[in-house]
Amino acid sequence: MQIDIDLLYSCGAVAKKYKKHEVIFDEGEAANFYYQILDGSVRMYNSNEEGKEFTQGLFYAGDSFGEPPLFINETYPSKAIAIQDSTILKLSKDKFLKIIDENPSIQKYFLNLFAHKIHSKAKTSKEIINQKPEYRIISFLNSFKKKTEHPDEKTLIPFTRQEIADFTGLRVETVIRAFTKLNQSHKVEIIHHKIYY
Amino acid sequence: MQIDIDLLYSCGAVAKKYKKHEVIFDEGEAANFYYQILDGSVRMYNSNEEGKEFTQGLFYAGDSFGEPPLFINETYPSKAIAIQDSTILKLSKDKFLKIIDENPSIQKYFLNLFAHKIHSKAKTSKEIINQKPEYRIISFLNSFKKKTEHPDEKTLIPFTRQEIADFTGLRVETVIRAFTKLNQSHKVEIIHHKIYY
DNA sequence: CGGTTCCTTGAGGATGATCAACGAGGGTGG
DNA sequence: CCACCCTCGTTGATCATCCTCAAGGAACCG
Repeated sequence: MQIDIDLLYSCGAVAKKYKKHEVIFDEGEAANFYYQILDGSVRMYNSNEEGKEFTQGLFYAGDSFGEPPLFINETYPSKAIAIQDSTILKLSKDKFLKIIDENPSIQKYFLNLFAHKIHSKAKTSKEIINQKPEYRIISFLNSFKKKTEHPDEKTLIPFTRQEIADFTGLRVETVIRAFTKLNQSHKVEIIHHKIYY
Repeated sequence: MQIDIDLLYSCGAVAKKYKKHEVIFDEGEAANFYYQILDGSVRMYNSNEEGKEFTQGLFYAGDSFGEPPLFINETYPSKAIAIQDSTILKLSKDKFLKIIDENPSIQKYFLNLFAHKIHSKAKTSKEIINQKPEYRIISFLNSFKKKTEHPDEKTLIPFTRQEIADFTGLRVETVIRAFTKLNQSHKVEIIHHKIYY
């Protein structure tokens, strides 16, 4: 689900193309637009001085992202970049809020979307505390699995170890060592360096 | 702001008293009620096998808590207990959702509330990654300060070191040692064991 | 004053981060 | 088809730091 694309266009939304790695908005910027992905994918993340990163979320075609600050006059808490060449609809904050105001069903949709986000962020912080790298990784894998079509059977995890490190706030080497352990204890399967879970 | 108390009563809400430390709901339970605090205070937190805790949020008179799961058919990601003897209004999920449905202004209120929650949780996870205990603590102090009346002047931090440890996912001793450092570098002031920031 | 609860300190150990080096795979252009 | 490059994966050694455990001190309250 999402806001109807024709409705967005009719309100003045513009499709903008972003190159791979192009910055969509940066941490600390004021929020002036509603973004909805037509095609491609987006990563929201933070990085600190030492180059350590933490991924707040990944978004794909059909998803919107960076909405909460639009409602509360806050700056973006994270940076957003295109992971690949992407096309993204941009709608000004005012128009977006007007759409929300006039469409109860859309308002309700965002209420549910936000409830999901809160729930998943609560789970994330909970897991981060569980220092053990293996726990963090498994819970990341679980949260990913929930979005896939076949959560029961073993699926290929389409992330590099570095990406998983950024998701979990760990270092690559730590992730690798954790995976060899998880492999040994048959919690995951590793075939030709590819991870199945 | 909150849902009008008379409206809640008229929809069948019941005020229930909780003793200090009494459990309001537990992690993994189904969400069946909307809770709004008339008097007292509530802590939402997770704990792991080794007794380590992580505080997801503190709530005071006038606040509601544990709403997101009501919208999305998920269980509670954390446990909620009364910090002190408290009186809390309970309204069944169905009635709550009906109120939301029928009152656009309340729906809007929750949209804003949720946006705030997402924003603050995003900031929290971002800080947790910054391993350094001092960073974590300072950012916790900042988030606390923002809620107080006089964010400019030094105020007494009304938490024990253990509580701050639970908020930040650290151990008491680590918190204590971090505070002595923060004191030495004049980031905080400690007088008679009391923390001012 | 006796009992809690909270705070503090020190020593030792565990573990993830860091640094450095190398291996493996995939794609590209000559 | 091969040489090259670039990204990703892997491993070992060392380091820094937070946790753990243990013990005691300080503040507060009845």
